[in-house]
Amino acid sequence: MLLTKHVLPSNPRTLSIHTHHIHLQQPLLQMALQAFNMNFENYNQLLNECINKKAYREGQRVHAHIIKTRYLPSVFLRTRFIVFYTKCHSLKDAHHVFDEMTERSVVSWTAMISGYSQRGYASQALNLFLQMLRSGTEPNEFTFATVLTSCTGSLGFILGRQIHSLIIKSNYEDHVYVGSSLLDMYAKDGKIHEAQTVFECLPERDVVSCTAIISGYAQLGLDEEALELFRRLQGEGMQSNYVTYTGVLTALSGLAALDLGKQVHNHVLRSEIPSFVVLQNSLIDMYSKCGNLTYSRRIFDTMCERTAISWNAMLVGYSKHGEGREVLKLFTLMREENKVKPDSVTILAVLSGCSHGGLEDRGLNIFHDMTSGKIGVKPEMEHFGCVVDLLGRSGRVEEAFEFIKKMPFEPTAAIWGSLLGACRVHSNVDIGEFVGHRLLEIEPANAGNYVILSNLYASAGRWEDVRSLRDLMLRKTVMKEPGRSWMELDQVLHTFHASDRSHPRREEICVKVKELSVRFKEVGYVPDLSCVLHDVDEEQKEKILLGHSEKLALSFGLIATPEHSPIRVIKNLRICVDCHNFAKYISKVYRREVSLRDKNRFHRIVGGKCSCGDYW
DNA sequence: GTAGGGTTAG
Repeated sequence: MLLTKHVLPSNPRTLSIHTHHIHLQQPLLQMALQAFNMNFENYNQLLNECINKKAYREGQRVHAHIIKTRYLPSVFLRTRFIVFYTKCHSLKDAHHVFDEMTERSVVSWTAMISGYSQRGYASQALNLFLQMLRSGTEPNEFTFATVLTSCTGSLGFILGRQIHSLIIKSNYEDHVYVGSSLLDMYAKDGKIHEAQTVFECLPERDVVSCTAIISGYAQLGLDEEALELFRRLQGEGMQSNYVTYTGVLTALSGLAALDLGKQVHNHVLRSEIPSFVVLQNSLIDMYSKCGNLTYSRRIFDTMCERTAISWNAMLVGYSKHGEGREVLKLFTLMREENKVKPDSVTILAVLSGCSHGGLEDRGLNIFHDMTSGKIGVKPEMEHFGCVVDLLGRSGRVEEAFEFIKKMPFEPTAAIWGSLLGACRVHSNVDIGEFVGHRLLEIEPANAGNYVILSNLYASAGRWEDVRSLRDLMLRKTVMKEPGRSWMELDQVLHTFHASDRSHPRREEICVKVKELSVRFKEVGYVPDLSCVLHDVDEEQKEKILLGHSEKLALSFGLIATPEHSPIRVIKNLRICVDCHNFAKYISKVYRREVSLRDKNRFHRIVGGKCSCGDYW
């Protein structure tokens, strides 16, 4: 009783001072509700406490009290309940309150739309928005900023464009919250020019709008543009926060710009940016994609809190570097720690880690555990793809083919592509031919498929088929994403395209590539002409091969870096067989460690041997 | 009272 006297005020007006005691102790809350003649102010104060502390049960009691006492809550109070239930992740309760409202304000609509969009229910959010328009309620800047975050997917983007014109009509286009939401939507739809235009037209900019446009470029893989924009905006006085750096790190990961990445890391450490998990995850990924797993692991080990993404980023790192044993060790640790549950990406990383690391049986066992429900993640298409990879790598090409036929999904191009790769490595022309042509039907415009099938025919001496394949490719007017390789030297990126003659040291590089070719031929290098599908004579083919961007970058590395130091090269596509071979000769003849990152993985080549075991 | 940007995989 003493405590009750102390906590419960005698005058309802002073309730607010004591609410933090009350809501923590339910019996006292109950007493408070009974003791007072509750009015709007009291209810609102209690509810505010419940919203701030996300106190679901306590809020429910307040709600129940309102119903019991037949108190008639205002639109304002009902809207606060929508917000409260949304914060407590109970959309059902929120929607119930919303449904029971006979009168709704723009705020009630917006709060409900926001609830759905925050929980990822995009279509429900959009539906509600349309209902709102039909009801004659005018959206405000809050509504627009919210609803645009739910404009994803093909249908969402179409609606998003229409909402854009509505925004112009209602004069909200100058609003910085609406603007950042809008430009983000365009960027996510791949319409970076529209995003840029929205950004340029904003009368004022802040951290969020700047971050949105930088991240927009980075997420589309326009890494150099993202970096350039970041530098420009920084020069114009933009403030950065941890989200900005996350976006910049995404761009640097793509570019494998280790020195620049370290610079950002140092800056983050020096400034007083708290160590947010998201930023640390980005750092793990950046170091791993820049080839430095030791740094990634150091960050991972010192994190106070880890999410599934932290584990996944680290696992993917080991996987891409072919460190299968580390993948399994870390996965075991994750399961032993039992703080974070593995998700579908985790298993994807583990399976592809086993594949890249040559641990086929271990990978197949894990897939088996997955299908028998021991892991708690249901197998998806990508996991099936990993199994095809695992079987193919261990030479069980027929088994992989049978596995595909029995899959519960229609095989995707990626799955056939994986099997085609296996057929090339294990010279299985029969299955390879079937798979190759199946793949050309699904993906007639992917030049990579023609090249691998050509490699396969060439290995079997079927030159006539190589020729007809080339003709087929010409007829289909295959557009190939231009191959590009680059390397970082003293914080500057040197980029090369095929047969590129734009580099300031092009003469030297050209001479070097030819010199290397001659020298390597003396010790056994034979150019793999089946990597070239142009209709030219053999001499020309060899010339084209020597012009491949990886060879230019590797040769530049030999010239521009000190003797015996490692050469780091990045390629935007998968490396071709001939260039892979060429890199092996560089590592052997010049005693250089070559680290080559292609679209799929890292190739660490030492003394003529590659960590990929010639399977990629 | 309601609002915008972020990390792994493909």
